[in-house]
Amino acid sequence: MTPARKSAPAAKSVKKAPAAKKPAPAKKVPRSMPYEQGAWAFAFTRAPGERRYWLIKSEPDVFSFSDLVAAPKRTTCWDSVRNSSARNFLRDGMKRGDLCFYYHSNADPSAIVGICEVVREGYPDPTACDPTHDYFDPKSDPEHPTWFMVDVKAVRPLARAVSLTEIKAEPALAEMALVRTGRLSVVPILEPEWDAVIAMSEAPAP
DNA sequence: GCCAACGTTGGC
DNA sequence: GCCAACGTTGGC
Repeated sequence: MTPARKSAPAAKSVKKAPAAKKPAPAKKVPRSMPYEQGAWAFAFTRAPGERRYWLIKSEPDVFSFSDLVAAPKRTTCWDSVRNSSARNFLRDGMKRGDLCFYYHSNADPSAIVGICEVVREGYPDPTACDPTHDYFDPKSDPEHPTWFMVDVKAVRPLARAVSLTEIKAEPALAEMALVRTGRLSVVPILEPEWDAVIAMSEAPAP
């Protein structure tokens, strides 16, 4: 399947610090600095065998979590992302077996609604090379693709949706990338943040 | 390399 | 529909 878009275009070594350590707050880094050394560096490192966590956004009117559950093999390619930071996460950060929160943006309410799993790692997004596609990028060279995607498979819905309002009200989630950098369509999630959201979803709604 | 103009996301 | 918070573009 190829929905018009999953999320609108700008729409995803060895670490010494423990995995649970908070990243430094996002700050301006020189344009010349490779992204692996920038504010999102932590998202590209992992201990051997470590599972990492992510959040991917989709407008439910375009492609909802229910649509993913209903898709063949409960799986879809996460195409049409046209933001370079999100692309870096898709191309280099996400690994098979990583888990993602599925977030409904531009929704009522906007909320994390489900869990999916990365089942195929970053590969070129063919929609960028399709002149008939809404997110065709004439500057993307098929021999050296600019845009990448992963495949994700639905795991399960959350016991209940956890809204952005709730997330913003939870002190343990104050540093979540979703809150800090609101517009990115693919962002990393720290394990304590993951656990906190799961716990919220299993507790009564506020 | 600076930065003003412009485009986009997405909450509200 | 408004607009804050970005990212990108291109003139200089």
